[in-house]
Amino acid sequence: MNILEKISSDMAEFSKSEKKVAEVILSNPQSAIHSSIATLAKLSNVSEPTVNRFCRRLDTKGYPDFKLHLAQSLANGTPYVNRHVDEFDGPSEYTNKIFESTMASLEVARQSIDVAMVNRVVDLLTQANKISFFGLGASASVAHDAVNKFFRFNVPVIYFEDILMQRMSCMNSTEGDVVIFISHTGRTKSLVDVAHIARTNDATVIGITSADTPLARECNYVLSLAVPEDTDLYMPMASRIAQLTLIDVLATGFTLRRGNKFRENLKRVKDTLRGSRYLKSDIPRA
Amino acid sequence: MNILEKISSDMAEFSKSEKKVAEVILSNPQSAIHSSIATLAKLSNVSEPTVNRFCRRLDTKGYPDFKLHLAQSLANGTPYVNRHVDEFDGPSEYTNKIFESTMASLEVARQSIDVAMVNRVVDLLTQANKISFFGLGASASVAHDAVNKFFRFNVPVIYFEDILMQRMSCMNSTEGDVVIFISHTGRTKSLVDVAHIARTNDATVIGITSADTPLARECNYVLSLAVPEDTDLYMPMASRIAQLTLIDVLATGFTLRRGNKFRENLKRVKDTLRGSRYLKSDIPRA
DNA sequence: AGTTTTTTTGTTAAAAAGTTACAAGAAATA
DNA sequence: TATTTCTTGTAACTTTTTAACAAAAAAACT
Repeated sequence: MNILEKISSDMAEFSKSEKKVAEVILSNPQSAIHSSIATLAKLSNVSEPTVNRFCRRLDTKGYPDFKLHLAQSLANGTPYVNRHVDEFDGPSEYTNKIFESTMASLEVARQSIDVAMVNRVVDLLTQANKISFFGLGASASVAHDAVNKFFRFNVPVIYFEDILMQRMSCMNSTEGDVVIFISHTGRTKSLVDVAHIARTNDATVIGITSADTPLARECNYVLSLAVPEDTDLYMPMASRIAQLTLIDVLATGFTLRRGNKFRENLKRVKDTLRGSRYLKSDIPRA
Repeated sequence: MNILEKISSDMAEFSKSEKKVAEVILSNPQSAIHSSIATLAKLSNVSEPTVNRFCRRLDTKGYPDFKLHLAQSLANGTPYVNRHVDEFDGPSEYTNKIFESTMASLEVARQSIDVAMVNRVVDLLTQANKISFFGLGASASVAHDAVNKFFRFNVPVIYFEDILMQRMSCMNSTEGDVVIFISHTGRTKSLVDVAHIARTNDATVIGITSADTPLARECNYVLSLAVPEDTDLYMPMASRIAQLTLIDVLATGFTLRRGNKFRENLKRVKDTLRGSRYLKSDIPRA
């Protein structure tokens, strides 16, 4: 863990004097790494050995080692810290905060992914007769995106936004079909129902959702993503970005598994699209 | 510049003994940051002052300062480097690579954003009579997502996937309407046409696209995103993630601008959704 | 409340680490 | 070869950090 975060989270365990040191460091970590133990002690109004003890409490070998850790945390800088937007933020603050917290969530998500499960799901996808993607609300656009990707692979993909159509589609599913349900909460009633239908029809049911939820329990396979909950009022919905990235991963695994000939085909699809575009050399319109 | 790179690039300027030090450090930078100047000198078969001089030559204040720089370089190491997937990657490699390169693109995108323009666009959005989001292909799902977000704000939002419907919608647009076009390439012919129609109807035309493209030229305002091009065969389409995050930013700016009363309303919408969900306390289905 | 124990903190002194000054040695130039 | 310049190491010195101990404060117990 980042040592700055550790200082914050361990604050309760510090003694009175150690807290003083912690506060001075947190208030200006950048300057701390350029101070000697003596100046830092003076700034914090404590003795030098107290600073040293403070460092040891954070599982470092001593003051110099602590500075090293601190320097590394600062090098990684802000990105990994999940800062929340507040009412008084101006455009540049909220822009940066949202980008940063999105990156932070991606990092958390990355660490939580079960690679073996990714591999298994890719397996299932390559062997599927047809693949369906279903989601509701915010997750609908994720499903939409997934279809878009897999459509290029020239495999039968199905996608409906309408819950009734989803239902009907699942009723007609059979063994060999793969149905992927996307939901951050994993608690959307109607989606859970549809998943149940798919499963009773012997389709392979895969969930991209949080672990231990009603939806997860309906699935044969679960790709769970640990993402900080979107409790924020100013909802950046980072979970959705993590889901999209996970789908990128699945799509990539898919193409890799299919091998060379398949990738040539993929390139052809891309080239076809080119015809519908203005080339860079085209004369700009007035 | 990263100090490790600097060591490599300055190698020519070092003296014989300094080169010895450089090589020892490059061969195992991680261990170097935990060594004292004495051990490093011994390892390099030079005297301690030589190591010190080596540090100064790299524009650091001395050995401890050098270690700090080194530590930071090592911390920056892998995280945000854009690594590309290749044919021989296993699941854990491609999973990590895709997440990492997505984060890297977000960082690049963040730095490229024109905050003043964000602010202006938020202004326009808050004053719009109705807001439309249009995109095609991969960008359609981004537009889809945008609608989803803005719909919750209880403002009139329009979204069509069908190009003809988009066209008709733009023909009916008037002054006071805001139309947002999303396209990474900015070169999709039919979308550029639709944008042109919107503009001739006095709608405010905003583009989320790359700078200096046909689409950008049709827009009254352009929010450009510099994202490494998705030239990859194993297309992670990072541009799309950056677009989504930018839309999060716009939505956040929107709610912030609307003030307190509006945010309460937003909370109500969220609470309403709760009724369609299984609560955590519900008994799990078999 | 008063005493004992434990924990926290500071003082002093020692050790370790890093730096400066200078001189010896090597390399380059004339 | 002599002279100059540059490189390197030795030894002394300074700074920084750590260890040991004692005083003070807080907590626990009677």
